[in-house]
Amino acid sequence: MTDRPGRRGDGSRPRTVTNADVAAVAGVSTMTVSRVVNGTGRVSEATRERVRRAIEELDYQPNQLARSLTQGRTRTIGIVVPDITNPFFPEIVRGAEDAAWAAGYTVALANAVEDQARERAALRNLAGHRVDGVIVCSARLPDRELTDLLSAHPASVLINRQVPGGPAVSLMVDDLLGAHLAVGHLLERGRKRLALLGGPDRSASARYRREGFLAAMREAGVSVSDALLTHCEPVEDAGYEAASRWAAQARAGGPGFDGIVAYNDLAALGAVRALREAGLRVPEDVAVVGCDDIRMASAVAPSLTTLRIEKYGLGRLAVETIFALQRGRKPTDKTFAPELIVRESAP
Amino acid sequence: MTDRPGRRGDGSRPRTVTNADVAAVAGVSTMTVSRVVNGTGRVSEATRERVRRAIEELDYQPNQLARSLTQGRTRTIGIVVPDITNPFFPEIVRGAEDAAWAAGYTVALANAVEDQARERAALRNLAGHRVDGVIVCSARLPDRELTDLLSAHPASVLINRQVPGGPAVSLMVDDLLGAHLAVGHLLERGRKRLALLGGPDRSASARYRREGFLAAMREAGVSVSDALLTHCEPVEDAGYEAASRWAAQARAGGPGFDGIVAYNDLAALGAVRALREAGLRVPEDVAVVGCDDIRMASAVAPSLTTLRIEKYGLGRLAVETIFALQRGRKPTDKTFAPELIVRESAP
DNA sequence: TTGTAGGCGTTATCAG
DNA sequence: CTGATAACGCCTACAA
Repeated sequence: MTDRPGRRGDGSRPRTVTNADVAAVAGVSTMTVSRVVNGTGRVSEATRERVRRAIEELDYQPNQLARSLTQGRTRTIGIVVPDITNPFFPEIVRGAEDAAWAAGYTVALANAVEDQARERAALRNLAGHRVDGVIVCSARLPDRELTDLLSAHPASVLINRQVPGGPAVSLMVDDLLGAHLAVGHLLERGRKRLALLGGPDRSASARYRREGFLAAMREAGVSVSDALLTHCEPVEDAGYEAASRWAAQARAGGPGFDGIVAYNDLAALGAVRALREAGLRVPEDVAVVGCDDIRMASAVAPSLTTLRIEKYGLGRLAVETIFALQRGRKPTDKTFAPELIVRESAP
Repeated sequence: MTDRPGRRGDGSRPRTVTNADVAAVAGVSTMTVSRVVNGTGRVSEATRERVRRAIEELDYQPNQLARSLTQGRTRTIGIVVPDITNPFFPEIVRGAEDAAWAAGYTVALANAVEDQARERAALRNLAGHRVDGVIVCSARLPDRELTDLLSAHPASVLINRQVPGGPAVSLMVDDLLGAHLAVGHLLERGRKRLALLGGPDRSASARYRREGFLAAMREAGVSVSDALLTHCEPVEDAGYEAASRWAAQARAGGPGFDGIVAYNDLAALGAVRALREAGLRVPEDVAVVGCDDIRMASAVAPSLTTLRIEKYGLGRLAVETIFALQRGRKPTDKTFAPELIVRESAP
């Protein structure tokens, strides 16, 4: 085979094959190449075949950048998560990616690392890349800023966050209901001294769940000890530390507890570990309820009673909502009911 | 304020603000805007300020597509993983993203969903987007195809896979050593009848670990029962099923076992659950060794003895290797030694 | 210090 | 059915 455009003898970056290279080899214009690649317009079977061969021979890859530039759309959807190492989010991403893939779209993932500055930068960056829409999971930015950032995007969906008057469609989990389910279950089983292992205050769902917890307790006429209300980061270690403190506190004559409602399954798992180390049995001495139903929840011992959230489905729906938005529809916000899954940690 | 380009009265997609809009408002040429945005060339303080105000007023976001098109680089690195819901990979992604972020780069994630067709499509797609480099984790495609696909990229790094003569730099984990460590530990503690819960055959590391397992057993002069060698998908359920079969087999008079070496921690956790349900105690009756040291490994009961792999560091190094490649260096392949972390499941 | 011309790779539009 | 031509938004190179 002889030299072709794109061939390089030095160690330099390969000149990428273009439209024009293919056109030259096939003996047609670039427009014809474009038509063949995109299946638009009418091209005779003969030339179509010539072009096809040229494409194959040169291993031509259309430049999506140029294509997006002229078409004004990227067929890419951005998705921002607070922390991809939190097992809650990969499931959402997976759902979104499957739906996007089916429609010929690509997903660009940005990890905000639980950091507002990076969340902001991610949103700006995605706007710079002209993604056709963004999905933001558990956004940590304040309403005002989020609204500004989102309005730079042609379509946006928020998961687990609502911004009144903002441009985004919200897909919510009913956290108040979730908290009621958890508290109700524990009280029903005779637990009375409940502790709340709440999430970080910057998380909207953490605030709702706390509110729901307090409301449910109030409605049941059960008092809550301030010493048994805490915030923690949504990670295993933080749950461990908080529960360790409670156990030590109880040993030192502080308020005892026989049930924990945790912000998420990671925190719940940490709490279980702490309790075990403190010599408390789960669920005999303390029952624990998590949230999210991550895969691990059913795999560990004791398996975790938790609130199931349809993570994969949320991801899919978020992408479908972006598509609806593109078609000019304005889907309404939706709220999903979590489902209490009773397992060993709080039977 | 009067009508500006970009203003829309209908409900149509907003015309995005361009270079030229800013130039018009600031009363300069587009070049001056470009210079201010990029901090290149000299611009008088006065005009710089005017341009800045115009940018702010219009909320101008440079179009990265156009920029990439002229500059010939995207400042984006692609990363392909077999399954983002496997907790091994988010840590790598996180490491890669942190390193990329620090250098002003963006990461584009593609999930191959353990599917060769999608891995192929992802690689092609990233090439179409002209990413400056790709990182492929645990590639499942055959050597030949992988080589072709990777050579379409200006720089590429493979994690956990080596392709002789291919264009990519490989970052390897010493799976043979890992298998030896696991087997050695179990034998040392008096376990003799070891089972191998191997990974899928399309995974290179699964093949190495299997090989290492067999070699270590041979070297120790311990025989291996074929009935105690199996493959499974790298997920919890598959580990559960395989171990259940072994337990049933043993009860029915088949070969007994007192140790399991698992392909990864997920499979190991599944095995532990199966053993427990079959009435076998871990570690008293059967010791279990996992691999990866995912976060859960230390959080569950019994905590998992496993081989630690520096996931985050691998991700970081992969990105740094891409950068080195860009600078024209040719870094050599590197191999990392896994570290045996002894915990409760195989003390 | 600032501006003009040209091109990056592709597609829309309009002629032939 | 096919091809010229003009964008898309930005930047490199060269002038002024």
